[in-house]
Amino acid sequence: MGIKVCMNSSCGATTTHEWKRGWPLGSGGYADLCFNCGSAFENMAYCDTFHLNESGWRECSMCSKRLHCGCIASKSLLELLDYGGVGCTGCTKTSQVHSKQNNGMPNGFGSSKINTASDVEITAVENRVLGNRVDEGKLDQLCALIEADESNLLSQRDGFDTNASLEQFRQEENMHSIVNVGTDFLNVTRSSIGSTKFAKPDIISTMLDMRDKHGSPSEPSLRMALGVPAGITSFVPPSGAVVERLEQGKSPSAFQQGQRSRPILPKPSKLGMSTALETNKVVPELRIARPPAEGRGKNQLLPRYWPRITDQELQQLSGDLNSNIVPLFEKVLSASDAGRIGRLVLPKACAEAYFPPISQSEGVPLRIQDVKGREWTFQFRFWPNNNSRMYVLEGVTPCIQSMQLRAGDTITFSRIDPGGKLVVGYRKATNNSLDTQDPQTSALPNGASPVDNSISADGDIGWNKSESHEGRINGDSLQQPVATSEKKRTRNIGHKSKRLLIHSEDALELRLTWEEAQDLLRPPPSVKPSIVTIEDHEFEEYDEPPVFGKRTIFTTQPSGGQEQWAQCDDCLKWRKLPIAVLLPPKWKCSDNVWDPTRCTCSVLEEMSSKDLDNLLRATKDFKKQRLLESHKPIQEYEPSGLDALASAAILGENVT
DNA sequence: GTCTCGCATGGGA
DNA sequence: ATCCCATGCGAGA
Repeated sequence: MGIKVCMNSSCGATTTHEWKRGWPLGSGGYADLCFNCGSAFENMAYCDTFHLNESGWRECSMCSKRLHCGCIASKSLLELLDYGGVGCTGCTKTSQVHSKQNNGMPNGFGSSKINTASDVEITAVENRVLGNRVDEGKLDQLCALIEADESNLLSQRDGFDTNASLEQFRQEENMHSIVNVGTDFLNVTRSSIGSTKFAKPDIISTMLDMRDKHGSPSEPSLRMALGVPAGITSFVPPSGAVVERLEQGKSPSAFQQGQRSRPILPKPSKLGMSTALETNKVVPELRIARPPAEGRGKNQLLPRYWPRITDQELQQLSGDLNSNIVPLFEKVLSASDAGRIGRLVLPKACAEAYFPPISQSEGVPLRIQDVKGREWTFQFRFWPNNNSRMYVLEGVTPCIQSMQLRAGDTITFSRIDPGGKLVVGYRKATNNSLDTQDPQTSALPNGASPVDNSISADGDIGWNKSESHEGRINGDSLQQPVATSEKKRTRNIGHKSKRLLIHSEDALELRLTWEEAQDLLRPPPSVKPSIVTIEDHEFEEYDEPPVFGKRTIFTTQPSGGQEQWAQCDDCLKWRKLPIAVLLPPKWKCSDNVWDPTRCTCSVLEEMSSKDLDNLLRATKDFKKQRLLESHKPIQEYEPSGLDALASAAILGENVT
């Protein structure tokens, strides 16, 4: 071992009077830290001290403590929550205890039967969220996440087929087979691989140790895609990994937490929360995008090509081949790739990093062999394209057809150890949004309607996936249709028309955005609503369209007077506003014309941090209470009345 | 007319 | 602005 260097990149000290042990390294052992850095780490203040200016800070969904996500130094201090967002270990442990006590089902997903459509709504929600009894731990998470629960619409909830979604969870949707790629350039890739922790055999071995006990060799289970033991409601991904959708997710910002807005548009009863739950329930199924093994090229591979093989799949592959598998990259097959032309466009960076170097456009043949002994030959070549190259694998049609792959499925490239062979595998999409867009190919073998959307186990929101099980597994019914309809497909799904499509995932994204937007809607100023009653719910009806406004919190003083609080976008301090004020989406202290003494960010908050915490917590508690009472009909559109109830209880006691 | 090959195009990252 | 890449498309077989 050479000279010790403090592994705090901003320190780098080589001498210290006492070396301290830091975070566990992916490669084994622990980080070496000098005394100062190690002390900060011991005191759980490492990221607070050294990473303040780095990105990745979020707040615990329960206690709002700041957490540095995606940083190995803080890895042990946080956990990703089942319903999105993050929690500090203290809070998540508490919630896990509750979960285990109150709910035998991991993740709170019950398995009770759903008999009728009407049962679906309630039973599914109860099973997933509340369990048979109230699960406060879950509720803590939920309350932190479902900030806009009032803004969900019944019609939105109806967009999900709950029954199908539940069923979806029970199915093993992904198949993963493997094809060996015979290569004569292994030394190149092998010699260049290994400098990243994910490529190291010991890490692979570690992953292998995490065998999924529930998965059979022939049916790799992806249900708990990250190898999370049953009963554990949260997980921590391998360090350095990128959790898909974590950042894309709609987990609430610090600002969102504890805030409510006054609803305007008709909103559903408590059942409406199922929308948020539906969207959040994909979390336990996340695939981890692993930074691939370092290739020859210097180009950074785009994360979209990072292998997202799950630990279980990795274990499965490794077990099948009695080898370690090092994922390199993967690609979702386009219509062109899967078309009968038989050309698979390779990501340039990937081709240059992991495939043999070629100088001639004709390229080189690559022999391929799969675990069943079938051998394929691909021509790895490139086309001049502008001043660059476009790499393709030619002659992939037989292989793709034999694997029954279609556009939307994923082809993966890995390396197999020992031996260093390159490996091609695949992962079938459980849904095929391309197909659903194409009437020619959307006729399902079982006649199921493609509009029956559901959530696949790999976390994708998609459409009816029955085809992937019945249409594809049946080779007889597949081969012919693929061969005969391929041209139609490639013709019909032009990339121009494809751009017009809203993929199901995009639709979800859009809907979430819309829900968020709803929470920002405010009544049009200077317009008085007329009250209409529909099915015992009172609605405010406005002649003018709503306007966007900033989220605020409404409180009620012990005296009965109402107040409104808003947070400065710059300094994040909360300022008191008159109750009737409507703020624009962006608002700063300098805009606080109602309180000249607090119109700059430098002025302290009027509320103590303790009171503020209480207020925010009260809002969350109130939301939790609302969830508990979700079976009770609630008048939805009594502006701010509920907020006042929520905050008044706390403010009445703690804030004077 | 159909298929294959190779390059061109252009939207999007 | 540059590059990537999905797909179009024309020439030739």
